[in-house]
Amino acid sequence: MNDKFFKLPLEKQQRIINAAYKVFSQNSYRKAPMSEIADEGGISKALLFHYFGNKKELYMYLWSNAIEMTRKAVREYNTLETNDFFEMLKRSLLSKCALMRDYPYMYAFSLRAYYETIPEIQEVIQENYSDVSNASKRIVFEKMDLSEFRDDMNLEMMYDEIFYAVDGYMLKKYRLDRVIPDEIEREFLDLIDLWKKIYTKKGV
Amino acid sequence: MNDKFFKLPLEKQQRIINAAYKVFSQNSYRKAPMSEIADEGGISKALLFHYFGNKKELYMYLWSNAIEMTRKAVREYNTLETNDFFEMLKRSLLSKCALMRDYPYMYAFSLRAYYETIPEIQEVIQENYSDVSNASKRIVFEKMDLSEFRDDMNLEMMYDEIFYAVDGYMLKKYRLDRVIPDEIEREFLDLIDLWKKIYTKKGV
DNA sequence: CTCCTTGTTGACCGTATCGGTTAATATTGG
DNA sequence: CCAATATTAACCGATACGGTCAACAAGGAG
Repeated sequence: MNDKFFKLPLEKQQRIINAAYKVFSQNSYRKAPMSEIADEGGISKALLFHYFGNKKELYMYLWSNAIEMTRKAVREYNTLETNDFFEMLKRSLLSKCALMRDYPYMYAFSLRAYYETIPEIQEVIQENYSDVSNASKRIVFEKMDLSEFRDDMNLEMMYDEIFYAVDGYMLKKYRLDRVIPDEIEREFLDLIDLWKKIYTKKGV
Repeated sequence: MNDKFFKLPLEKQQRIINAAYKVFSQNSYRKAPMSEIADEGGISKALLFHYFGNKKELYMYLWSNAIEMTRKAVREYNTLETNDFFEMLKRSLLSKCALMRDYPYMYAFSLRAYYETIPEIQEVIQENYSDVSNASKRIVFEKMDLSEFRDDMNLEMMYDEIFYAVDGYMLKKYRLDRVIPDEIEREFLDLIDLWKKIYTKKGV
């Protein structure tokens, strides 16, 4: 990877990266064409290769950038510095939206990357998705205050159900090509209110 | 399309069709290779063309078959012959699982087909997804008995949340390549119990 | 204006893949 | 053993792909 890329105006960097996230999120690694990324990013294919060397290097950069940005966003929103489950959820989803403003297709890219099967990519993505999501589930369960929930509730099932819904919601948004962070943020907040109402004792 | 296809043993027919559903659900129409379908279906590419003429014809057959099978399953499970929302939901999901036993990738295929953007396909798929899903939502709301729900509940939001979760759940199963109807059926029933508990007055 | 550096690209290359065809080979049934 | 049918390997032309390179544009320094 060529360091000159980072000397580009930030806006141009992001335009290129987002083009790559988009194309890699809509196609499998093997079938994602570099030429399409270049076109979508508004530069020539030759220049794209000039910056990133080859396809795999570009993919690796996208992956590590996704990791780094996600970690940063989670940290900035103090996601884990509360015991209230719904507050954690809220911060987590808001951080996701913030990220979406700069990189609309990063979430879809990560989701797809986790399940990429060809060995060339799997060696880049050491972690497997189940491990990551189970790990964060465990962390949340260690932290969270259990007293606010209804007594007859299977909390692990609640957790899974909520994240199924989040994924299903995002899937719809991506499919409709309606990745509008403000709208998504608003609807996330409404969903959290709903969940708070149905899953807790007080129901407020 | 060649009628000789239907004279094949049913098992072989299904193997070929499922191979096609699988490949078309994992790739966009344009990038789904006929050769891969043939390999996955255990026949030669030439024979595949012999039966279906060309790629578009195969796709059209898959689409109309999906429509027909879905309608049949919904009918067979008397999905709309009850006023109880959760009973309707249960029948709908059970019919989905029954279908999945014969055609594991049909659901994923339909979902993808609805959002296919290239005109060659859009003319085949007249209906657009939002129309279809809104139509079935309206039908359900006309039929269902509202008295069983908590009074403080926004029912439309509940409806959306539930179907987000169903889609998110299925997405995970497909991504993990764990399309096991028995398992999915079991977990669907558990989810329905959960929803009944949290969304209704009695909560049972 | 010239010269040099830097950024950028169109055109090109070899290869792989794709949709579709065909001539030939299996297989089946009488 | 033969004829009809089922099935395929091999092929074809077109295109798409990853990657390269020589040339061009732009901008500043002298």
